[in-house]
Amino acid sequence: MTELDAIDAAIVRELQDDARLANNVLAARVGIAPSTCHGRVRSLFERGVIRGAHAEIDQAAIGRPLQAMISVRLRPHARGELAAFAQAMAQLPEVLNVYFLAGADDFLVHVATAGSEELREFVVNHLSGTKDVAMTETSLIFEHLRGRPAAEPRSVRPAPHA
Amino acid sequence: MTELDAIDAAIVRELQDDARLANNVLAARVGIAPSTCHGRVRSLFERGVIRGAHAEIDQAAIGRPLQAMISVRLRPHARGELAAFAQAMAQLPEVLNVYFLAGADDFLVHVATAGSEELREFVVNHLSGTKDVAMTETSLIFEHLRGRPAAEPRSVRPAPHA
DNA sequence: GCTGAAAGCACAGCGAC
DNA sequence: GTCGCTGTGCTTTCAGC
Repeated sequence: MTELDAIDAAIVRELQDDARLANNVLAARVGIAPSTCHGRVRSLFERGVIRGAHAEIDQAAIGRPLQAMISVRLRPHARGELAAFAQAMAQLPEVLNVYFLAGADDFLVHVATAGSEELREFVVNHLSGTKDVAMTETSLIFEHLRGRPAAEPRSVRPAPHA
Repeated sequence: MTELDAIDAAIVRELQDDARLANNVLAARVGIAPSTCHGRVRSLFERGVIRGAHAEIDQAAIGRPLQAMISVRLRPHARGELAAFAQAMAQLPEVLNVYFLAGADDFLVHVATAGSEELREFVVNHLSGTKDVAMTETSLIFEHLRGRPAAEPRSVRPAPHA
C-alpha cells in the first residue's frame, strides 16, 4: 500500500482541518518548499489517500434544521439487494450519510430534514413504507461533533531529510 | 436567518461536492462573474452557512482500515456531563464523528482504528471501562456512503437578476 | 449585479542537487 | 526524493460603474 511519511501525514492532517488552505501556507506549516508541497498534495489526491474535499454546511441555514439517525433492517429476502438499496438512499436529497453495518441492523441513514413532518414523510416514503424494510428506528440528533484530525496512528517512518 | 437565493444554493451545492473547486470554474457553473462569485463564497463562509472545508481521507490508507459505530448510554447520574463526555470523545484520534442522540442511546461514536484489537482497546479504555458509561454496542462499518449534495429543499427565492 | 487593474499565488515543467 | 526557477493563468482585493 502507499506509504506515508511524517510530512504526508502532516499535510493530510492540515487538509482534513482546512481543505482550502493555500499551498504556500501549508508548505510553511509542514516545513517544506511550496513546489515540493504542491507535488505531495497532488500525489496524495492521485493515490486516493485524499478522496476529495467537501464543504461542511450548516444544514439549518439551508432549511434543514432537523437531523436524525435512522437504523434500518431489511427483510431477509431483500438482503441481497442491500448495496443497491443503500446506494439509492444516498441519492435522496435529505440523506447526508449512509453507514453500512455488520450487526443487528443493516445500515444507518443520517438525514437532515426541514421539520418533524418532513422527517416522518421521509421514513414512511422511503423506508418503513417499503416492502423490503423490516424495521426502522429513528433517533433525533441534537448535535454533531467532528473528530479532530488524525493521521498515521503508528509506524510513521521519518521524513527523508527534514 | 440569513436568506439564500438560488445562486447561493448552487454555490453551496458545488462546494459541498468539491470544496477546492476553482473560483472561475465555480463562477461559470453558477452563471455569475468570478469576482461576484468570490464575494458570495466569502460571504457564505462569514455567515457560517459554510462552516469549513475538510479533506475526505481514505482511513485505510493512513493505517486505520477498521471503522465502527458505537452506541453509548451513560449512567443516569452522569447525564449532566453528557456534553463534556462527548466533547472529550471528539478529541480522541480514533474518533471521526460523535452524534448526540435523543433516543434510547445517548450518542453514537464513529471511529476508525488500526484493527480489531485497537478497536477493543478503544472501547474498553474510553467507554465500557469508564465509570460513567452504562452500556455500549459496537457495530462494524462495511462501507460509508456520502449523500449527494442538497441545498434549499423548498422556498428558494429567485436570484436577483440571473 | 459587472468590469478592470495590480499584486500574489497556483500550477506545470524544467534542471540541479 | 529535495529545491528553485520561469511562464501562464487564476485568485484576491481594490477601485468605479
